[in-house]
Parts: sequence; C-alpha cells; structure tokens
Amino acid sequence: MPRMTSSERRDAIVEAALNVMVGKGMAATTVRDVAEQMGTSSGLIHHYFESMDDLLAAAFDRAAGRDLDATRAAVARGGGPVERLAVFFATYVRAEQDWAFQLWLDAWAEAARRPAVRETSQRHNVAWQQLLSETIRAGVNADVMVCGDPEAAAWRILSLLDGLALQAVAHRLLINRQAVISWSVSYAEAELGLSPGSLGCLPRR
Amino acid sequence: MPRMTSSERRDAIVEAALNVMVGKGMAATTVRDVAEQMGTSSGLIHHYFESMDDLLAAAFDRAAGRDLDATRAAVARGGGPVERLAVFFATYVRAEQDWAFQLWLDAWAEAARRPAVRETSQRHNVAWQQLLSETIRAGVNADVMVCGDPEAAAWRILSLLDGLALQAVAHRLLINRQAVISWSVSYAEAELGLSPGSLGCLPRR
DNA sequence: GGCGTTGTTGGACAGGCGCACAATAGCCTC
DNA sequence: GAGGCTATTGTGCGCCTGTCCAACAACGCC
Repeated sequence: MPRMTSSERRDAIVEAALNVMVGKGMAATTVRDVAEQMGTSSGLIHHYFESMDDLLAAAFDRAAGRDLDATRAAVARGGGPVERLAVFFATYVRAEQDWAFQLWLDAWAEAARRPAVRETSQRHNVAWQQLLSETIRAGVNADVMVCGDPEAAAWRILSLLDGLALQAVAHRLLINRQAVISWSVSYAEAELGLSPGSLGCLPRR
Repeated sequence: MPRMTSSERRDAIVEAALNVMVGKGMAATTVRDVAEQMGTSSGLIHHYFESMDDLLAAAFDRAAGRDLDATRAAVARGGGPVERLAVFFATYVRAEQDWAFQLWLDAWAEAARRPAVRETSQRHNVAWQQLLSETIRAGVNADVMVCGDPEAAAWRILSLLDGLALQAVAHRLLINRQAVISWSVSYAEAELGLSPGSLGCLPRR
C-alpha cells in the first residue's frame, strides 16, 4: 500500500475505525476489520496505536469532536443568547441522530472496561455541559434568562436530552426526533424563565 | 454436582449469570464464567439456554423485573396518588443505583447485536412507562394533578430520570443521587401542576 | 549509488469464545 | 433389581481476538 506520512496514516486509521464502528458498533470493531476497511495489514495499526482501547477512543473522539465543534460553531454564529440557545438545541438533536447516539451508548457501556474510552467520553460530556452552561450564563448576564445556577441547569437540560435520545433509540416508534427537540426545548424555556415558543418556531407539545 | 429439577437449575443458572454480569458487565460475561460461578460444567448451560443471547436476556430480565416489581409493590402500598408518585421516585432512584444502571447501559448497548436482550429491555422500558403513566392518570382522575397527556409526561419524566442517572454514572462526582432525585422530582411537580415540595420532603434545589 | 531509517507486511502466537456431542451418573418407574 | 430417561460432565472443534515480530520495501540523506 502507498506510503503515507505519520499524521496522514494516523488520520486514515482513525477514519477507517470510525467507519467500522458506525457500521458494527464499538464493541464489535476489531483490528482486522479496521485494516480491511483501510486496505492494509493489521500489523500497521499497532504501529500507530498502542492498544485497541486507544484506537477506539481516538475514533470516538473524532466523531464526538466533530459534533461538538459543529454545534459550537453554529452557536457562535447565533446573534443573541436566546437565538444561540435555540441553535444549540437544533444542532444538538441533529448531531445525536441515527448512529451517533448509538456510538455514545457504546462508549458509555465500554467505558466500564476501557480506560481510554472512559476518559474520552467523560471529557466530551463535560465539554458539552460547558458549552451549554456558558450559553446560559451569557443569557443571564444579558438579562434575557433567569437562572441561579447555570452549571446545574445545563446538567439537567443535557440529561433530559440524552434521556430522550435514549428512549428514542431504544424504541424508535414511540418517541421521534420531533418530540425530543420540542420536549427538551419546552423544558429549557421553563427552566430559564423564557416565554413559551421563544426557543424556536418548531411545533411544540 | 447435585441434581436439580429443571426449574430449579434454570433458576440457579440465571442467578449465577446475574452475579457474573453485575461483577464484570454484560458484554464480558461468558458461559465459562457462569459455569464456574455455579460450580458446574459449561455444557450444562446450553442444555437450558439455546444461546448466550437468551441467557443474558434472562438474567437481565430477572434483575430488571425485581426492580420493577419492587417499585410497583411500593407504589401500590402508597395512599393517595401524590404519595404514590413520591414513592415511585424514591424507589426508582434507589433501584437504579450502583450496578443496576450499568446493567441497563450494557443492555441498551448490547441490544444492537443481541435480539433477545433488545426485546427484554424494550419490554421493561414500556412496563416502567406504563406504571408511571397509570399513576399519573390516577392523579388526574382524582383532580390532584394536571396533565393533558399522561403517556407523554411519563416518557419525559422517565427520560430525565434515565438521563440524570446516565450522567451520574458517567462522572460520579459531578452529579450525585441526591441531585438526581431532587431535580427529577422538581420537574415532575412542574409537569403535573403540583406545588413545589409536595412530592417529598427531600432537600430540593 | 549505497545506506540507514522507517513505514509496511503477513503470519505466528497464546488465549478466549460459543457451541456440540459422546460418555457418564443419578433418579424414577416397573 | 433392571431398565430407561435425563441431568450433568468434560472435552474438543472451529473460529476469532489483540498483540507481537522478523522480514520486506520505500524513502531521505550523505
């Protein structure tokens, strides 16, 4: 196979691992799968990653990082705090759709046995909470939201979002994505003292 | 090893499997582990269970079923609808503690690859939602709660509970059990038109 | 152009997995 | 007590896993 620079190859491996993970799930992803996906030998992978744990963590890190970066960028483009918060919800729910949330599910479960995966998922979880709590804090400082503890409120809102996504994945027919976003938006409006409907023109409950 | 009746042996296998699952996680549980835990040969297990999928599902079914039955019984002992709801929260959060929620996490992740586990976790999820929505409906019928759609409200409350438990397990230090119960209780009170504090004397936010 | 460095190969290794199956051991019935 | 039924054993098969390593090949440097 063609020679690559270190960073290119490392990138390609992570990308291949991510592809396999999306298709088969994190727990079922093997070194040989990733090698086959890349079209190289399996030994190559261990030249770039100390262990399978590290590789899975790196692949998950990339997927989760992309979603986080996309949401962070979209939020930053928003005008006022309220609009930024609305963008947060819209982008978050879109990011967590389909295979993405299954990946989070896998990561949480695997975290019990894979230290690197655990570290990665914890780091991203905290990053999401920080992004949301900073958005809330900006709204409070601008006197358009009311919240005594933005940190705690962010945990609560994220918990509801994740819990709803969980239910949506667990039985796809009973809860749909429309419900996830409208319910969580309604909750956030109540939590932050916003008037109903101010966080988006989506049909609400 | 001493001979048992069919049902006794089946029971013992499920119990042993559950013990292993609690200690090592569902994904890491093997036939040989379960056999060793029981003190018998591994071949015996396949006389009672067609596949590992069935065994894992049966073990999870027992664990989840116990929690559900305990909560259902505790709720039934409650006096009025409001007290029953308060009992639901107290018992639910206690049931989901420690290893129990990790088991749910494992089940959700494994569900993608193990049909029997998927069926079992879906069944229990729906059962929890029915228990909660029936409690809510009773409160609405008794004119002590206000809720236009008890089914949907039950999904929202359960989602928040699960999401909070998820965060609590993911980073044990940032959210504790006290927060899980007080935050979810506060949400339920707002959702159902109850006055703050009516769902329990626990310290709230 | 030779040479050292390094990306890359492909297979070996030890271990673990679910599962199957013939042999054994214990109980019940007649 | 004999015979049959079934719970139980122990082993072995085939496959798959992560990791390692000696050999090979391509690139940059002098």
